Amino acid sequence: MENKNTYHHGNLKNALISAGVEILAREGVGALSLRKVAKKVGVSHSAPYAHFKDKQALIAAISIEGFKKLLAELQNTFEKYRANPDRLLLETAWVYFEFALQEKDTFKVMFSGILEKEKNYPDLVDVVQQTFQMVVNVVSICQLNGILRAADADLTSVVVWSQIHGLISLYLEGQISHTILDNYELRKILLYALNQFTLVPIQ
Amino acid sequence: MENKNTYHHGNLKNALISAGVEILAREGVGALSLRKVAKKVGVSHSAPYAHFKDKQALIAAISIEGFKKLLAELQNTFEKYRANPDRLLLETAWVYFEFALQEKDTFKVMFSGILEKEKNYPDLVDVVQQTFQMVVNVVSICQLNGILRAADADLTSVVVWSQIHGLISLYLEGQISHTILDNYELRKILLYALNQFTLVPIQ
DNA sequence: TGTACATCAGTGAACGCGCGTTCACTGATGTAC
DNA sequence: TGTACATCAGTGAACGCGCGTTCACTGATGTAC
Repeated sequence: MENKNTYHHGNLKNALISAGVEILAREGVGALSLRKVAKKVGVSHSAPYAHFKDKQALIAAISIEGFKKLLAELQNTFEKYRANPDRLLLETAWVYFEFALQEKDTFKVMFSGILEKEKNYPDLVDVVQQTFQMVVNVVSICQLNGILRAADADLTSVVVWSQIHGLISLYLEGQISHTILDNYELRKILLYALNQFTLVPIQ
Repeated sequence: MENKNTYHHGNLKNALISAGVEILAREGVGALSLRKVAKKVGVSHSAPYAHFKDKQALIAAISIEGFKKLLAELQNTFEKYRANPDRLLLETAWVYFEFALQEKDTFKVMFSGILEKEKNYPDLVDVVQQTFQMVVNVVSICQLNGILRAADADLTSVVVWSQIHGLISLYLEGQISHTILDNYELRKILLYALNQFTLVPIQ
C-alpha cells in the first residue's frame, strides 16, 4: 500500500484528504487550496484532479472525514455510557466540544458553509444524518430514563444540539467574554446549559 | 453631502461599507473583495485605501455596522417589551433570528471568524460588548419577574445566547433536517428551546 | 516466461483570472492674506 | 474679491502572487496470449 519513491503513489486520495486536514489545522481555512494540498503530499498540482472533480469535491471529502471521526467518537461515548444515562448526555456533548476544540478549522469547514452544494455529496448527507441520529439516540435514552422530559425526540435533539453547537461556536470565535471564562470553566458552562434541559440535575 | 458627478465623493467611506454589505447579501462571503467594493461604488480600486488601512479594516467596519444594526433592533425590542417580560425573551430572540435570516452573509462575517484580529478594532469590541449587554438586560428582567431562575445573569445570558445562536446557525447552514422543519415552524422550535429555560411556559 | 498492449496515475507547461497593495500623479477644495 | 498655496481625496499603471483548471504527455503497472 505504501509505495515509497514510485511514480504511482498508491494512496493519493487519502493522502490528499489528510494533507487538507493538516493544512486546516496549521494554517486555517483561508489557506486551503488544491495546489497547497498537492504540494504537501509531494505531487504535482494537477494530480488531485485524478481523484477529485474540483476543489469543492476535496472540501466535501474533508468534511466527510471530519464527520466520520466525530461520529466514531460519539459512538464510542454512546457505548461507554449507555448504561449510565445521567453521564451520557454530558459526555456526548463534551466529545462534541473536544472535537471542535481539537479540529477547530475542520469543524469550521463542516459547519460554516464553505462547501456550497452539500446536497451534491450523498455520502456527506448520509454521515451528517447518522451523526444527528446519535444525538437522537442519546436524547431518547435520557427521556426513557427520566433525565429529559418526554417529548418529540427529534425536536428535543435539535434544540439540545443547537445549545451545544452554539456554545462551542461562540467560544471558538472568542465571543464569550473573559469575565465569564475567568469565572467558569468551559465544562461548567456546558453543564449549566445542559441542566436547563434535565429533569434531575446532572454533574 | 451628496456631491454628484464630482471628483470628490464626499461620503465614500460609508458608501464602501454599504457596497460591502450589498455584495455580501447578493454574492456571499466568497465574493467580498476591496476591488469589487470599489467598483460597485464607481471609484478606482485604490480609492478605498484612503479610508481603510487594508481589507481587514473594511471587514471590521462592515462587522461593526452589522452589530450596530442588530443592537439597535435589540434596543427597540427591549423598549417595546420591557413591560411585558413574558414576551421580552421570545421577541428578543426572534429579532436575532430575523437579523440573521435577512443578513445571512453579514451575520456570517460577524460570527465566522473571517475577521482575524478582532482585538485590533476597539469599536468592534465595544459594540459586541454592548450587544451582549442587551442579552444580559433581558435575562435580568426575566429573572426579576420569575420567568427565569435566579442565577448569575452573565452565565445564564451566555447559555441563552448560545441556544439562540446555535439554532439559527444550524438552520442557516441547512443542518436541520426537513423532517423537523416540515413539522415545526422555526418560531415554534425557538419557543420550545426557550421554554427549556423558563420557570413558566411562554408563548 | 516473454512480449505486446491497454489502462492507470502521474507530470509540467500554459491559460486567464482577480486579488491586495503601492506609488507617482492630479483634480478639487479650503484657507490666508 | 482675487490669488497663492497647502491639503485632501481621488486616479490609473504596475507589481507579484497564488489560484483553479485544462491538456498533451509519459512512466508504471497489469493482463492476455
